[in-house]
Amino acid sequence: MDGQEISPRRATSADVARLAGVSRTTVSFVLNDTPTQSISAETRRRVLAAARELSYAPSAEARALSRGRSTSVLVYLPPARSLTEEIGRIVERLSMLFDEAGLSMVIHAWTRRPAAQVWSSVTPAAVLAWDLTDEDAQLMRGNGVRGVASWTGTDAIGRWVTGAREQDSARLQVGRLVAAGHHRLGYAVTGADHMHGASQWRCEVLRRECEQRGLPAPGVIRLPADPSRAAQALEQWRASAPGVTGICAHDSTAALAVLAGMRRLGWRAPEDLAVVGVSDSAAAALADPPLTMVALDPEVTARYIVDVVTALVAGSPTPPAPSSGGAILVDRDSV
Amino acid sequence: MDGQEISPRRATSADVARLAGVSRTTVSFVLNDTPTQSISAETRRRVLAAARELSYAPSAEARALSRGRSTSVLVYLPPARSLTEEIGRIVERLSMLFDEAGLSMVIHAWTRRPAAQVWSSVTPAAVLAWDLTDEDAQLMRGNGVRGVASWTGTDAIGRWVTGAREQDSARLQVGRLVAAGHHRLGYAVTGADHMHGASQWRCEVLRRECEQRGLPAPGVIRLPADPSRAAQALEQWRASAPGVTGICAHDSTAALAVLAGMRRLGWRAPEDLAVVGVSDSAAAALADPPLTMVALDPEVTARYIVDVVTALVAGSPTPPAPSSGGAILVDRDSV
DNA sequence: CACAGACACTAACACGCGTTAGTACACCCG
DNA sequence: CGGGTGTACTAACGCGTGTTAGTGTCTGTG
Repeated sequence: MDGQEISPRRATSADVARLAGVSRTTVSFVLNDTPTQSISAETRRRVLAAARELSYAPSAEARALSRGRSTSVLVYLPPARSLTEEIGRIVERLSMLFDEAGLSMVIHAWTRRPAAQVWSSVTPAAVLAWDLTDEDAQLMRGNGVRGVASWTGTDAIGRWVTGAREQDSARLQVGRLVAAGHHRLGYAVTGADHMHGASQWRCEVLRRECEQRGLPAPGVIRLPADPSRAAQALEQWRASAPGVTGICAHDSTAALAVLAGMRRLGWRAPEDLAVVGVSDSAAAALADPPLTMVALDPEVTARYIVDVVTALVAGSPTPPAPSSGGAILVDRDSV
Repeated sequence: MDGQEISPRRATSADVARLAGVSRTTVSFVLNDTPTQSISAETRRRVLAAARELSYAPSAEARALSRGRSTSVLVYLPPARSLTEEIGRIVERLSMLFDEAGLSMVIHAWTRRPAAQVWSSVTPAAVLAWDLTDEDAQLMRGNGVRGVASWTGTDAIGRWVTGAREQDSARLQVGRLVAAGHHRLGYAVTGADHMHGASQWRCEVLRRECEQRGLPAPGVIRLPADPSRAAQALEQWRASAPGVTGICAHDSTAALAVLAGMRRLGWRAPEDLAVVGVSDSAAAALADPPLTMVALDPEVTARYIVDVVTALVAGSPTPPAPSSGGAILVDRDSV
């Protein structure tokens, strides 16, 4: 299949019209079911037959051009470190929901600098980013991008994600640990994410949750994703924060790092230190001990994001945020 | 930032022309550096200034329409189960490389049925899929899609992936196990992937690799991604295939499942059973014991894919496949 | 029989761009 | 002064759609 034969240029609506013996306008009316126009049954049949015969599909570009607005949504992929299994599932769900909404999802890796370059060469109807400065957002809006939203921003989606969604996770994490008798908590993150975007928010929300329950603010433990170095970091931290018995891990990897470090030190979970992570994964279920995790429903998140974006594109008011963040506690053995 | 003000419709090349006091044609010549046309320094300056002033960006749709070919590449996401950390990195790299090649990557989840629907509503220049039947491929080509390639197909990319790339992994996996004194091997997969696409190929390539070294063909172990059920499967399999001491795991999750099952049975790695996985991940490094893995370089893969696709789109002959699959053995403690 | 109105269809424009053919002007050579 | 050669620019077309305004025919009504 290497020598792909030169494809006869794809069929256009004019080809369909010619084959069906009608005008191009009629073809358009039939295929779009234009309600203001009536078409005889016979003509409709002929047009549909011709379209099928030529396996005609309208050109997305021409359609976008004609209707005046693009149908593509540019989604900036979060930085590699944050590309978790959960995000993968959200992305997958997004692609299907956007498709149902008649939008196509263009994905691009987030590169700090030439961001403007990308969104301007794709001319999307909306942009969904992980992290976005207000200047960037303003610039995009000024250039015809109707919907601009970000995960950690101050727009509708950002507020919900960093609000209800994070709050749900924090409540479940802290609640589970407290129920097991842990009153001094810590917050674990891996790598360079420390104090960046999502991590920053999570930490803040956890602090508030603890405060509300009359617990001391959780200290931050930054762990390398390597067993022996994780052990080292864990030991150092233990010395500086005695009495902490429960850990809220930022994600699956952070939870695994805590477990790996503990193993090296001869500590046992949950006896010596209890762990609850966020964003469930296959690896978490297979850990030793199997990790108790807060699972975030990709469906709820994807649904809300698509609803907001389509509303922005259509110019209608943004829908109310779901009251729940779609978080569920998956109880296993690490607490 | 909710009340997004109505954006003044985005600037067109006509706006730039008006502001610069020249014709639209001249604007196009300046901005595209058309080599057949000479432009006075003064005019060029004025046009560039006007473009900058209006922060003009050409419409991707109009450009594609005018130049006759689309610039979007439709990438079908592999089914959720195969969405590994490694694939994530490849996707990330793809987006950057395609961008450099002037193509934009549209991502869509692979849904068995309405596949045709998607690629026809996006009208991409090329389609890259995980798995693709020859009929689907033929249909797309007949409809103006110039490049059609798939991961497990019989096209250039497919041959390389299922050839050199899989072969490299198999050689490293088997080689490492043999070096440690293991001569009877098994192949572990999780979930429903059993005997589908990539897994099927991997198994076949492993069989050939073993044959070449005079070893018996590896038996297949299918594991659930759950510790106790994995243990059960492992025990049953052990009874039916005694003497096997080395396991080639399909991916990170399969390797973790083997480890989890062994732990439940009180077996130790690598003493009772040695494990080598493919597609390294953070979780593999944090496992107990840390997993020896074959890491596949996303750069090599992404680079070749982009080279092939751009060649197909341009109509030039496809470049030769890289001799190496970009696989490296990451030695840890599970062998 | 004339006229209104529904019906079925089409001509023609707009969308924003790339590009070909062509125009106006200045210059040099015979 | 006529004709050629550049140089710097523009008018106009085509890409494939969606859509508005219009045209012709058939039917029913006063």
